[in-house]
Amino acid sequence: MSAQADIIATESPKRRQILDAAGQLFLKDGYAAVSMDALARLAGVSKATLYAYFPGKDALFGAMVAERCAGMLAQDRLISDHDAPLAEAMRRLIDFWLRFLISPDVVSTYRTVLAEGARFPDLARAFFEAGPVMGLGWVGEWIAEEQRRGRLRPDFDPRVAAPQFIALLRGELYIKIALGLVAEPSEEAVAAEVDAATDTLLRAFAV
Amino acid sequence: MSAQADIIATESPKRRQILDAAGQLFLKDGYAAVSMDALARLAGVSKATLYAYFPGKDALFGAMVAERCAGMLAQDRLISDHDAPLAEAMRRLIDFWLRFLISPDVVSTYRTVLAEGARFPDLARAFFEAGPVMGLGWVGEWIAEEQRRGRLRPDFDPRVAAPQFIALLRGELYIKIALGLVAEPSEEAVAAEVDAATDTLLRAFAV
DNA sequence: GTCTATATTTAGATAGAC
DNA sequence: GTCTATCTAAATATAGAC
Repeated sequence: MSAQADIIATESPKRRQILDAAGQLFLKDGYAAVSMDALARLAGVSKATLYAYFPGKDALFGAMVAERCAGMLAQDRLISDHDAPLAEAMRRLIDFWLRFLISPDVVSTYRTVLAEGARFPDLARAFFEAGPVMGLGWVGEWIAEEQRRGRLRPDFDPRVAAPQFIALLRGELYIKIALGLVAEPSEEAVAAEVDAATDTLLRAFAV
Repeated sequence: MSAQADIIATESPKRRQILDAAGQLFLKDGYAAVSMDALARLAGVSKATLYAYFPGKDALFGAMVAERCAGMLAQDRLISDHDAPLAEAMRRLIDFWLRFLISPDVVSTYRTVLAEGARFPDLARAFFEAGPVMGLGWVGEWIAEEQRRGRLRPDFDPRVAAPQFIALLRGELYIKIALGLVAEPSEEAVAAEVDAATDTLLRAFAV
């Protein structure tokens, strides 16, 4: 991971352009469907320059995804809101995570890693650690804190409940968005999903 | 859909071989990474024969996925078990759906459709109708029946709860499998996931 | 209907000038 | 470091013999 960080830290304008182009194209069309020509064109550099920065297509794809993973790790704007009433605090937590999960960048990254995970196992692992594991840890901490405050039932393991919190968000709306059937969901649809999930979680986990 | 059914119904040995090969390769490697040469080789036919049955790669891919969708529709071994005690009946329902969702074929199909959904929108729509919509309908009926029997709370809409039932199964285990980090989960892991989901659902929805 | 052999395009990757 | 021009391999698709 430190090696990846080093790679990411090594910045230069051309490198930035290339990685941005890679993000746009790979996340939209998938790995195999994107040509190095198209990447060079969108990045505004020649193919030779592209190969000067990255040994090949694999490495460029890997660097792009690694950067997205690091970006997720940096998303530490953790909802650690415990002052509002439980229902409201939980609603905010759910709202934050649903909007995060359905944001175009996150959906695209998830879709791409899922599609190429079999051929890039290291990448799938890195994504898993930087995304789900990290997010579930945060939610688990939030739950544990609420248990300590006596607002959530004490008789369950936060590490079991956290995945359920997040999983509940992957309902019909999420699948539609992931499949590309819905480009941008209406505010009402998102709010309805948040409300439904919050209600169910409160009934299942509140004291 | 009737047109698709006709296409699928038109059977012949070579056609079967080709579709089987397409299933194996496309679901494993994705659309773009599979060559018509590889397909012809695995199917045991020449490339010309392949093009005699399908106008091109797109059509072959579409036919393969359409067939999988039809297969999901045929999976009507619906759990309509309401005689056992509620906890046990629900456990069986959850168990059936989790094992279905993490079965290799279903995971591969989901992954592939997700990856290519942007470039094959009709396909994504067909998958959505044949898979999620159909499954959620069945679960919704099960819930409604339990409400009528007075074993589940009457104060929620089955169409809202059904996606939550299924969503709860998409926890950490599911993501690991989808990403290819776990090939075959242990029986204990599956059972633990089923138990956890059942407990939560009972607390949230049982009277 | 099915095959072998091939046409044509495009992919990833590089050589050499500046 | 960066570009233009090019190499080589592999892709989709097809022609023509049987």
